Amino acid sequence: MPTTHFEFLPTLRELVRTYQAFDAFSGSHIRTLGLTTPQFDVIATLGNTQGMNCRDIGQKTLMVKGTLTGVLDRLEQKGLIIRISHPSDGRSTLVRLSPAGEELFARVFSAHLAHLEPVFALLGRETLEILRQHLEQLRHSLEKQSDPSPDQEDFSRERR
Amino acid sequence: MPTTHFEFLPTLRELVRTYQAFDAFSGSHIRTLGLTTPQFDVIATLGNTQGMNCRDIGQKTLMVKGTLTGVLDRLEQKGLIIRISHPSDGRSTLVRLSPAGEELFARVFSAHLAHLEPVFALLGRETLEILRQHLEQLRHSLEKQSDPSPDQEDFSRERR
DNA sequence: ATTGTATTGTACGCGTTCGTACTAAATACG
DNA sequence: CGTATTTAGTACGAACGCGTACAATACAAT
Repeated sequence: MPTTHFEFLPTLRELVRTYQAFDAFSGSHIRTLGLTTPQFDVIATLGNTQGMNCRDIGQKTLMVKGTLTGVLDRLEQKGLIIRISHPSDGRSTLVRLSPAGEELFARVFSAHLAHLEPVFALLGRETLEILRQHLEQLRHSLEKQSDPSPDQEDFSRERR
Repeated sequence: MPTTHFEFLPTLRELVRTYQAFDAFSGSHIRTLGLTTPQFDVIATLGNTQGMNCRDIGQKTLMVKGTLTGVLDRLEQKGLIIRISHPSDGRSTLVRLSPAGEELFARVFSAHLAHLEPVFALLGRETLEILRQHLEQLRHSLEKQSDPSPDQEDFSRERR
């Protein structure tokens, strides 16, 4: 037996550290705007739309539905979103930004992207593209060997 | 103004998705062993050592000390670790594996790495190294533009 | 020695995250 | 039509994760 040396560990560790560094960097800026990261993600997803149901929001924000319920509760409590019962499907709830939510989106969304932009600009367009491809390769390798989720969130045949 | 098009967004999104895919893959395996991911990280960190204080554990596992207290509480309750008052520093607590913790570590640690290994092996050694370098580059760019944390967790002059 | 400051760990609150179980509505199927 | 399965969303408990505040100890500087 060739005693594998687990040479992937530095890369794995770097993936975790980089993700956390991004989360801290992005999150601390978002917090100054009075939101949490998941709350911002929902606002950003609903911006410039006529609203969507929880399933679609979860797909976009990578949140499971159980998590989403709580996040939407707090956003509703802040008056930033509205929940309407779906006209044609009695199971669905249509979620959309309230006027206050629209105002917040307009004020905050591009400001946050502008805050992130210089960090990524340092890498250069080509490096970013190579990085994206390698990450995608790793993700596909992970998904290939995963048992499919019991309930939802099967992104293997996702379209976008 | 050249209207930046935020070309980094696909890479950013891929970073988040890949991290989550890894977390799901790794976490579901760890859960079958009766542990959570942070609990496994602590066990793995303490394995083959004579114990260390919370500060060092937090540094290794990338956990904030407030989080670590709760994780250690649950590991102590399971009888997997022991907290001893530090002999030379009255502020510190020395944390080490109990015999049951040692036994669990021996049984579980390499098994989990073996579970991860084939996923990363698909990428090949060179790709993994390039990926690690690009992630590190991004992380450094993020840390350069971060305000240093008020309390702890300043890894900018970290030694290991 | 006293004063001030930094470090270590805990306590606490809020928000998130996940798994599981549950209700209600829609759809498939016989 | 009537039943079975699927789908959408919620409810709930346990465990993070982070910021803040705090008590206890160590250390530095005069």
